[in-house]
Amino acid sequence: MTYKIASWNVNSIKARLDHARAWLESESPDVLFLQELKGEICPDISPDYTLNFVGQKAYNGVAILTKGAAQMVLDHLPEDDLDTQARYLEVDWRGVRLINIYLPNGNPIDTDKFSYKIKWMKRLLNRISELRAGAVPFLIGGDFNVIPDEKDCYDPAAWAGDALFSPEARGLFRAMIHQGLVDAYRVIDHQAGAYTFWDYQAGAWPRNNGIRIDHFLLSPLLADRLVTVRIDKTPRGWDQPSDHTPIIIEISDE
DNA sequence: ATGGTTGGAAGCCAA
Repeated sequence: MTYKIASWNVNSIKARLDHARAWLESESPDVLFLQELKGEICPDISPDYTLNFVGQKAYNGVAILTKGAAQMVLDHLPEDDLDTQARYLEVDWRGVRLINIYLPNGNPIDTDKFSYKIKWMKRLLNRISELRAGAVPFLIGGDFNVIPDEKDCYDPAAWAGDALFSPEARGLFRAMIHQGLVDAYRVIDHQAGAYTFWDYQAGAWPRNNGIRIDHFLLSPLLADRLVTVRIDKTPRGWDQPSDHTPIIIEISDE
């Protein structure tokens, strides 16, 4: 038996409610992470799932849908009590710590948005360090807003100077790997040209001008249990789609 | 292509 765990930035759950429901119906994952809810409340998406979420007006917002109960652990990233952006959710589910993130975009690079991104990533690293010191297997999934490598974007030169491809953000992503976490997609599939996001503008989708910024990072115990990983490009081709598409992993249930 | 598109808000901002 395996657990199927998916992540999808829906760019407004209100605008994408039908898509979310249709995709849940067809894929029936055990867990679904959603990002960019863009509202204070999250509508009831499916009676088959337990819903945990943290939201705010207009921006951000993350949800974790689970088959069966999940226990809320944290609804914000520790260290900054003044940070009110809804970007982090941590729950326990069937012996696994599930962490859903919507990591700050950070553009433009010469503003406080970028420094906020970098500080947020350092706080996440500290949280990873705490979790690594513990015994609970954990995974971090979501929209990282980081292009890890040149092969994760269609044209590296076009992304030079962008916060998603900045040396600082890529370095901090590597620091997570150095803490022992495994980029699930790179374990199974080493091909270039596999993306999770295509801009709405300039025909990025039909030209496949995408980037891989939605990830699952697995703690060592979970990395050993990884069975498959794939990106489902189908929903990006639907009418009035999100600019992101789901990434799905399967892990053995022990 | 110093453009282009989308969503939520409110008469622009974030992505």
